[in-house]
Amino acid sequence: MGSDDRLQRITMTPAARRVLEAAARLFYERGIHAVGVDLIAAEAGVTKKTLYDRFGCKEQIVVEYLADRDERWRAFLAGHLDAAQPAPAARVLAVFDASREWAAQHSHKGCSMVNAHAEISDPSHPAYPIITGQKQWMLTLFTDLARDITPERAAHLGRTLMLLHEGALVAQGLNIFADPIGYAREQAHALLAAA
Amino acid sequence: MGSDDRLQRITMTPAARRVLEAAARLFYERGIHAVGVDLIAAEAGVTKKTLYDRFGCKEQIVVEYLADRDERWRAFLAGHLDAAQPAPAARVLAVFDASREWAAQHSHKGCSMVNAHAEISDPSHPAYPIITGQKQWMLTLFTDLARDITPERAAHLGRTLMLLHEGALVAQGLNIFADPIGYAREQAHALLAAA
DNA sequence: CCTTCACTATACAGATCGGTATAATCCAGG
DNA sequence: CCTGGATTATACCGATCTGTATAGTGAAGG
Repeated sequence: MGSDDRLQRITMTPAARRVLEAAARLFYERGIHAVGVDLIAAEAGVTKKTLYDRFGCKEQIVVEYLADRDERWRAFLAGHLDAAQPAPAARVLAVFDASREWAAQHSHKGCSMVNAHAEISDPSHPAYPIITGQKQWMLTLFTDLARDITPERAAHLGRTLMLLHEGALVAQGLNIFADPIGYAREQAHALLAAA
Repeated sequence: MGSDDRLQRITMTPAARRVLEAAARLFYERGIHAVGVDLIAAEAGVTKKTLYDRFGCKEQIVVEYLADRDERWRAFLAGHLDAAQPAPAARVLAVFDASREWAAQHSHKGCSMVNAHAEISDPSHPAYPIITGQKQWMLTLFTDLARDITPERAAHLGRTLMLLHEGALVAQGLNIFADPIGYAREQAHALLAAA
């Protein structure tokens, strides 16, 4: 599960964990290019020497940041899906519920993958597959869930759910209107009831 | 029309136009913080002296970039709305058609406002109201169009259209599946037919 | 005891960042 | 003709960027 493990895998010492924690917060809050390694090291209470001993280069911190976030989100979502009612429609709604709770906890500025994509243009960047991988995975998830509802229109329903979900994340980040994810959930509910 | 005019208004000499053109391309393609003024000046075929004589500071270039893009998009959309059939549903679909054409022409990497928002966290940044202003304006537009279809549910329908539209822009930028804006258009069509 | 490893502290290198200074050139309008 | 604004060319400033070098501390484990 999770994204490609060959990308991550560095020695996660206590200091490295603090670095990743600080970097994640700063990258998400201020943007990747706007945050320097000196600031990350200072916020983590770690010297630059240690930072570079663990991560090698800034790019690797970015990769770890996104890979870790991806991993955490999938685990978080899996927990919600496991706890959901077995009915297919309920499982779809559980995805929106998970997103809503996740956003309230860690991401008031929209999707970290979408935001990172705005700064990482080069498809050969090692973090690129993490970003697109998560979105592909989400589309597959929605499509798989849709297959249990209207098998003959699973691809279509999956895509519609994906659009609603992504739109809600953007709307949440830009504060377009109140509780967009909750609203998207209701739209998904209506959509599933009609199908 | 357009966004707040007090924000823009610099002397648009030929060199300034070239600077703005180069900056727009580079900012959108590589991100705002990743692009330096030296590169912008070089790509525009202009000295840094000229660049600073026109714009004063980099932040102002960013503001002009977003304000100009916002203005162009609204004009582009207005053209499509004027050319559309007067039927309310047709006008909604014209918005999606405009977005689809716009994306094919200038924005294969998603919405420039959403991308800029990923890099500009500070709400006191002079470019901030341009970003949120365009999104608010789009929501109002969708809601106004929805009012001509189902007046009693205009707010709801407007929000749903907004989510579909934003989701499609993200999906288009991240290449989640083929022609997401065209797909969103069809979903909007089905939604309007049901209402 | 002694090696190993994570870590601190500090200083520095080379490049690039945003922004400025000085001086010269080109050209249109009065 | 001459002035003034737009522009070029070039050199520079201090700050910050990613990344490295050197030297030393503290603790766990064989």
